[in-house]
Amino acid sequence: MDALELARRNREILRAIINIFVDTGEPVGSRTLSKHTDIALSPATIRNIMSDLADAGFLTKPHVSSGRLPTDLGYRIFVDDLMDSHTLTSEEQESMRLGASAQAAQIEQVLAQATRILSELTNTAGLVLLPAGEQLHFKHINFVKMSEEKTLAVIVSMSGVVQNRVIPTETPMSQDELNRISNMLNEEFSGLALREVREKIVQKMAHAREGLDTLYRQALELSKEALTESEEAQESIFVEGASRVFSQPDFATNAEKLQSLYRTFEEREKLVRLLDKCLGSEDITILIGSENDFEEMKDCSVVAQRYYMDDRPLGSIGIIGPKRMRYDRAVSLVEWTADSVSKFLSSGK
Amino acid sequence: MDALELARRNREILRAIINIFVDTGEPVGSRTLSKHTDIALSPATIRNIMSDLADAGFLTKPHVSSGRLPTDLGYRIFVDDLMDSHTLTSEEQESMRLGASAQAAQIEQVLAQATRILSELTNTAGLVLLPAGEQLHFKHINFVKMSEEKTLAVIVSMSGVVQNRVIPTETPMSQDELNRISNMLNEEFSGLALREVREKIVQKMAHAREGLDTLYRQALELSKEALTESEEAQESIFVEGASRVFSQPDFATNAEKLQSLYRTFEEREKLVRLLDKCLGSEDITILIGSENDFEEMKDCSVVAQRYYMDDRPLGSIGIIGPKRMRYDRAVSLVEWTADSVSKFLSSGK
DNA sequence: AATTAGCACTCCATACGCCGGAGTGCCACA
DNA sequence: TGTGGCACTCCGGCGTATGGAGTGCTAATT
Repeated sequence: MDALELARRNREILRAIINIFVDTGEPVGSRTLSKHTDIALSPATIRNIMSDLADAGFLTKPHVSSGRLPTDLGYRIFVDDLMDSHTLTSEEQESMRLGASAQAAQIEQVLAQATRILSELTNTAGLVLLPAGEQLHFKHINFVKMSEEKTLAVIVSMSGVVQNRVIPTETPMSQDELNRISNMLNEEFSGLALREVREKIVQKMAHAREGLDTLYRQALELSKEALTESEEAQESIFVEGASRVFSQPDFATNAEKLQSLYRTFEEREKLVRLLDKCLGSEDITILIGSENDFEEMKDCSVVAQRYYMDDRPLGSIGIIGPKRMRYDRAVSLVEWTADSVSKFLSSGK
Repeated sequence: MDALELARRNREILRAIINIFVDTGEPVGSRTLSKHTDIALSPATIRNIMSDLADAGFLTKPHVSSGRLPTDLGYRIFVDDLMDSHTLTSEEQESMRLGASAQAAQIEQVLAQATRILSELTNTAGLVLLPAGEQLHFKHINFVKMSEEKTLAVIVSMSGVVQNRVIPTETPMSQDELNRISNMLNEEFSGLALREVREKIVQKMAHAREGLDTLYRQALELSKEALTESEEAQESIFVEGASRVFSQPDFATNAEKLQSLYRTFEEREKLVRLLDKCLGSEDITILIGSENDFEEMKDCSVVAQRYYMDDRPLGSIGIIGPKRMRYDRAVSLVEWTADSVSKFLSSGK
């Protein structure tokens, strides 16, 4: 038998083992494999092959006399080379019909809804990273006088995201003056990226130290403050259905691991970092087990994808589930969701 | 021995049992009680008294030959009559110093911070119900034209809460018109409760069907839409440190109960209802075990208290923890927190 | 040379029985 | 009315036995 055929057979067996393991959660033995698949080989032969696959680092066993299960590397090979692409049923596609009820929904609500549906369909935790600082484009700013020392700035971006922050003010201004400042800024900066707006403001302040309208100077000062990224504001992420992960049999038994998993989901900071990583790539991102750098999530996998508004990437949407998951379905559903969201947000609709 | 003395002694024993049980989590036996307390009675006598207390419904035992632990009713008596009031250490008081760093913080941030600290100090889940519809007073409204069919309304309340919603518009208006509408409304309704504003608008629309400035009519129409409570917007609650509850030994063992508890914390809707109930009472509210009406939370207790801005109740803040908790500390800390928040929000600062 | 049957061995999971400890309830006695 | 004594119950930990699933290796077979 030639080497090519041999390789094909080995891959077939690896694929079968992973499929069965994902299905049952039990380590797969050679007998099971020869019975429940159409591989026409005796258990003994299969054992030899499994041994080879284990040597190559694709399989392990929990203890010496038990069946095999995939390593992270095994899953990786599977996802990259062995996996059939899953086609969604029309009901699945249908259920992702976004914002049909509330046509004039806000972007956050649309994203939250998409994430909730994604979580339901995959039975994992759904996540979405909201557009933050760098992705946002200036639409409208508005200042409200809260007291002599406090001014509230409300910034609306083109995508419909509303941010607000309080600015301490040393020279008090009337609401009327604030309104005029708002108007000024709105005319001048409409459509620019927030970062650009900030840069322009700093530029102007440096250039013309003197000889400027006082009001204009104050406008610049205020808006610089308003546009300065506050560090905490970064944590713009929604999580839906985290309990679905906790109730997976892979975790529900191990109280130890559960604990740290809750905390991770509660802090959210690491989740942000994971989704942030996915923002960097155009393709769908799959992180299997220890491929994400967080020890407490080494039994979880992440599948996430960017979403767009008019070809501009805004954020990413995806899932976190147990490592033992239906990757084919997950990939299809995440792609479909990101697609649906992007279409909804883009001008076509 | 007279009946009074007898009653006193029984109460003393009930108190001791609860204190020990809260401490150890183990059912308390008669020997433990006669040894580790200054009650000068033999175990046999104590057994008789315990039996009486059990008959009265204050104690139970998990199985026939085990020590006793308090029922919900037992805890209730304890909280109402037997509990010493706990005095906070000065460090505890100190740690609730709010917004020291960011003087110009937003109300949400202050509440979130207070809740986080409360959660840390009590080692339970901290909750805060944010000011919603009925509690809010009109400060400022602003309309932003998002597209021909969509207008974004941003409403700022006196307390600094910012709400925004998207309104579908049939007759398109320019941003300039929208600005004029904003100005109109801001002058006319400043300081009124949102509910009052809504009522006045409806009134005006009914009164003067004809003969009004078109712009003014549109203003009324828009703002009516903007002020109409959207049902989902109710879910204004922050939860901090829910994982602390899950890791309590009372739950960590029982995977069954944990599941439904996660889900409850994730849905939040029931938590809102609990805190909402606390809004109705001026005093601190304590709900022990099944006293809250949710089956899945029958092993949890709620301690919550209203907070105020200038003597006007805005929302409530509190904790959810295991039924077996230090109620004296919880009460003191929740009261102290609600107080601190109220002081911070009120004009005195 | 590749495949297969057979066999010894390993390890897990479950069940079973045993036993000590903690605690109760009750009775008789002070 | 309070207390000591005693029989009884139940939990939980521990060691042992046992069957089942699965492996690895060797020798036989194709």
